[in-house]
Amino acid sequence: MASHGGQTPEKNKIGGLSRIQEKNRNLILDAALGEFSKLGYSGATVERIAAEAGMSKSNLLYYFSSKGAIYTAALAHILDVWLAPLKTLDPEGDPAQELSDYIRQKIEISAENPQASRLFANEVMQGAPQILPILETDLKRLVSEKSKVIRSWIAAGKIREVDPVHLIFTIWATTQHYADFSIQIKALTGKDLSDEDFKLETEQAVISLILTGIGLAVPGEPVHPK
Amino acid sequence: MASHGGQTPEKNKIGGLSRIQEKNRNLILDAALGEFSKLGYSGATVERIAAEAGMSKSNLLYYFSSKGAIYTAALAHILDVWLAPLKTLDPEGDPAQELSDYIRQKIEISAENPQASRLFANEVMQGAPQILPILETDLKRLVSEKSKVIRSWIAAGKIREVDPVHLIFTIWATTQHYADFSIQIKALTGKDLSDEDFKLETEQAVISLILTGIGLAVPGEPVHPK
DNA sequence: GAGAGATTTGACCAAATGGTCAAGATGTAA
DNA sequence: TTACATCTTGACCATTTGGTCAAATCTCTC
Repeated sequence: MASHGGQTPEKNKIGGLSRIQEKNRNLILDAALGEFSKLGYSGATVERIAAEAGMSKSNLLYYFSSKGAIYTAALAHILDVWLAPLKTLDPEGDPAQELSDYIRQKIEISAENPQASRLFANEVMQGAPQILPILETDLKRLVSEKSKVIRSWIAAGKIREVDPVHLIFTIWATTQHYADFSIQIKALTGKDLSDEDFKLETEQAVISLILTGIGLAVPGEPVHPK
Repeated sequence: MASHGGQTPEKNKIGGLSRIQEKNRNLILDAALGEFSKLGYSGATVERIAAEAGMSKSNLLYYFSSKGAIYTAALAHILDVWLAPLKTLDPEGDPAQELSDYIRQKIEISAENPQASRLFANEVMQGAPQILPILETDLKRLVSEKSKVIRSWIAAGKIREVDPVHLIFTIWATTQHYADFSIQIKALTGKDLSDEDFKLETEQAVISLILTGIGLAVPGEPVHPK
């Protein structure tokens, strides 16, 4: 079926791809992430993505059959990274620690991959034409599962009685906001998550607000301000 | 300069516009809001906007000189509505009441104008090419002012010591999230803000989390769950 | 109801863009 | 080195799309 660079196949391969294919696919996906996140699906052009990836448009279309295929691949490429942190919420752990870690992770990842964040946001805002099935199955299952964890903490009297799903939404909303709206953040504060100090300050503020919101004391903060 | 429907001007006018102009401009702006919010700036086409507004493309371009002009106008059209609620935060009022009202208002407006919410989000995510100046001046001033209000509540010992700006960001993030990511919300919960019950539940959840987060008791909820 | 300006539209155009194709360049197993 | 598959590209094409224009059609004032 697919041999490479000579007669007999079975060499120079990484998961069925030649070195050249591996390299170029990655170049393309990186470039695509940048362009799609900057301008949205329609705003991005195949030519610019190709240029950004350092190759001709024709060559890019040799690796991906269409613009849509690039988009789908770029989205799939980031999706795991994007949804993974929630999986680490450990029912056995200390709620304050677990949730702090989760929020910190989300902010950290948002800060490192603002483009991925925007690509994801864009996709969802347009009705998630590509990933709706994933949201309805994998993500839904994951959220169900983690809601149960949170509910167990409530039942154990470890945190205040809150709706787990809304809690998760709030965490997502807040962390995404700092990445997706970074221009607005910067216009208003002069800084954004790329500033290390501001990132830490943001983590602290969000963690403090949410932990307090669910009835937990925040380490290093007075319990009663009054 | 601009007279209409006859020789002498000075009649049939609303703010310098004839009835027909007034009507058509509104039709166009409504249609534009729908299209731009659905597909982003590049994804929307002048022809579809015109069709949606019930007129020919040529006629639309008689009212707005270019696609960009429509976009700018649509954005300006929603901006006031979008940023207005914050203005109502009253320093004299009760913090719990003021913030509850603000959050409720934001969610209400998001539920009623999800398109406007997405248009705004889209614009900001792409770097706010049109409205950055407004963010840097008007919005910045407004946020400064309201931060002062929040700080005065802190100084008076009425709420916990939190960073006012991060508090505002959190409220924006959360309320916008439910509108902009409604597809995801629906995929995970089966409902969205267009469902009246879910909207009330969301308002309650967000208000509860945030008020508690800043050290306020929420009306109708036990103070100590343990 | 006549005249003048306002409104509306279809025909048309140039640029941008996604995608095809055949030909040439390159890499690799033998 | 050779033979063959892979890789790369420029030329090319059809479609879409933002925008122009001149010719109608309408509306309003007098």
